[in-house]
Amino acid sequence: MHAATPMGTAQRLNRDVIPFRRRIGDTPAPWGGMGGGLAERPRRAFARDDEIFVEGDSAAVFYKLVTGAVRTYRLLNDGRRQIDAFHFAGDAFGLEGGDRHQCSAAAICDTTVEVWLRSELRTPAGDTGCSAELMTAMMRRLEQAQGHMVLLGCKNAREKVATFLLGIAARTPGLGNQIELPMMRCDIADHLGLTIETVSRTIAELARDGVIGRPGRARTFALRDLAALRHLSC
Amino acid sequence: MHAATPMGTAQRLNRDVIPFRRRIGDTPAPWGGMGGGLAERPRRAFARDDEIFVEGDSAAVFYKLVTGAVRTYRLLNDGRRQIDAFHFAGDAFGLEGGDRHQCSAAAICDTTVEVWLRSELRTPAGDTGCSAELMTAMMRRLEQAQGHMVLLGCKNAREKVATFLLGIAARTPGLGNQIELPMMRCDIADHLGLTIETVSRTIAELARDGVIGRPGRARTFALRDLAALRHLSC
DNA sequence: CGAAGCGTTGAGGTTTGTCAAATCAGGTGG
DNA sequence: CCACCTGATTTGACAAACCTCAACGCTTCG
Repeated sequence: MHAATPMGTAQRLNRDVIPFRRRIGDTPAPWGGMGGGLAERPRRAFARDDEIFVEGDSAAVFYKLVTGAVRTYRLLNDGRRQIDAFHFAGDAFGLEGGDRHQCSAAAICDTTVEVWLRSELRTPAGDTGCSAELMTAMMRRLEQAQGHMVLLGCKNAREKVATFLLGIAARTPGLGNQIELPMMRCDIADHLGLTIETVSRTIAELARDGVIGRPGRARTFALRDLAALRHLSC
Repeated sequence: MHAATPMGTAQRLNRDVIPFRRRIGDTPAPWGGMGGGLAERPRRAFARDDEIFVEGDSAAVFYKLVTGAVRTYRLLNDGRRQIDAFHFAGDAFGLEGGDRHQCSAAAICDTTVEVWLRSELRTPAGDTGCSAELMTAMMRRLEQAQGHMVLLGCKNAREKVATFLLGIAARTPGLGNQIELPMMRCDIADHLGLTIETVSRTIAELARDGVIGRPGRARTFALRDLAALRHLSC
């Protein structure tokens, strides 16, 4: 990206823009007559690249990821995209303070989510406050957002990628120090404010330096030198 | 910034690092025996570059800006800085979900703040929830943070500066389309993920193109071509 | 007046982006 | 099972944006 010096120049994107919004279900169907049981939640399944919600949609429900992975992102008019976060099993996403979603969400791979009603989180004592869970979720997002602003504003490509890999390692299972990324290079690029080529080259560079290992597959990494990675991630 | 290819290289910063943390008052004194009057709040004054709080400080109180301007920011170990937001008269800042500040705050110029106790915002009904005010404040910050991530990750220098100027114009009084910035170039640079030189050059470029005017002082701008600015800011 | 701090400008270098092509992996059909 | 096709990833050559270093001008203040 970053090409528009004269005022209306096309920007190169890290991905092809999908011509139409692909939606699986517009509003999740209310699950008839369930007796408020806390254990059993309705679930929905999404295929890769399915949109779960888009900016401006009602935020009456939110989601808890059961299996798979999700990206949440915002778009500029010309298609440039900033992925603000990736979500993995156990993470809640789409929980908003207001009644509309501030960003869009899409499945990165085949994904199952649990559907929650935001109204269930409301504190029963009057309508003036909000639940502790909602507050905690907002806090976590804000903290994450602040960290990501530091990454985007201060770090170079090597530091960005190192930070990213450590972040993923901390949040996904993986055997030993091995991690398996569900997302493509263009998702990583749009998350880190880089291009796919720079992501690819930086990964190659880290591997060349022995900081990470690459056992075959493009999306599998072994974090070889954790100290170096931590140092890079500041 | 962006120089460290070998693993431990110095980074050039947009400012001199202040040798010691300058603090005016460590913990604001509890204002003795005030009868919970809502109209009269205790105030504190800060001089330029005074730190109001730092990352990790107790967040038992927060602030409402009366006059002046404040920056909130996070630092990396080597001194690189990301200013996540500027605050102006009327803005609340330092309001955290948790009990510790996630970032630091400093006065940009002579500044007066109103001191609020966060506990006053607690919803009376039990301790499980939180007040609507707190929630609203968190939401606003999150929304702002998301917008800023788009700026940092997707926009080029020209777009960043245009977005910045429009944002300031929308949030400060200013006569007509004229704005008066309280902050130095290095604050702007650390907010936009640029260097001071690039900020300076980009401003000069916008002025050369007639998009903005510069009536004398370095921190005064006339927003001449709002359409162009809006277009640039996407 | 001299010093210091802020802002601007210029020259040149580095990082990252762009474009293009090659390679690789996975899926499909024969 | 293999050939083929498609999409993802990697790599190379080159260009552009932005950064770095350095010098200079302006303003303020002692």
